[in-house]
Amino acid sequence: MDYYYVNPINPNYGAHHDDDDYSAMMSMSDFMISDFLVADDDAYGYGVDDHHHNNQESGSQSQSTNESSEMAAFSDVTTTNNSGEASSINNNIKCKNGSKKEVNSRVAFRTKSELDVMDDGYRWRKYGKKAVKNTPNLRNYYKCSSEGCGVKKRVERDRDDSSYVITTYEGIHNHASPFTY
DNA sequence: CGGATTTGACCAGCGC
DNA sequence: GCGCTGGTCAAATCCG
Repeated sequence: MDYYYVNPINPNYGAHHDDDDYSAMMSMSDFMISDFLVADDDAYGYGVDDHHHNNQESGSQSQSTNESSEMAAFSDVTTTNNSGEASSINNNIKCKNGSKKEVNSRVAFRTKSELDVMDDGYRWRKYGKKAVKNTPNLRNYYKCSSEGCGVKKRVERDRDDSSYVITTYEGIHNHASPFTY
């Protein structure tokens, strides 16, 4: 599965839509998003060989860290737009509509970091770990530890560049971040 | 002692 | 139907 580079500009950076975890994520993370990556609905398709990382660490580095992140946004939603930017971004790109099961919203990004876990402002409880095929690395499963909030995320290292961490968020927080910026 | 993590078992979906 | 694979559960364990 290929990633599609997209305009790195996020017009709504830091905006606070209530039910939009996309913007929530943007606002809670310090680092700059340097590149978006958009995959169509097979989020796990990078078993297919490809050159999915042209690591152009474009000049926009974070001010405090040297992390660079790429963002893959894939909302499997067909028509159920889950509000706002994420879906609109997808509309701009390739959006293989339909067919797959509908997931509320799924956003992934790839971050150059030595830490497996990054503090994104929410509290996560780890509930599983799995070795996935075609990857020497393990995938970790986290759930938002807030009651009634079923947001999940997975964290795994890039298959062939283990200095990158791929974080996939799934779902929408029904509460504010414990830390409000 | 309470909450988080670990880890193997279990389950569901899919392809053959 | 079976086996493979990814995702989740939950009991045991860890750790503050």
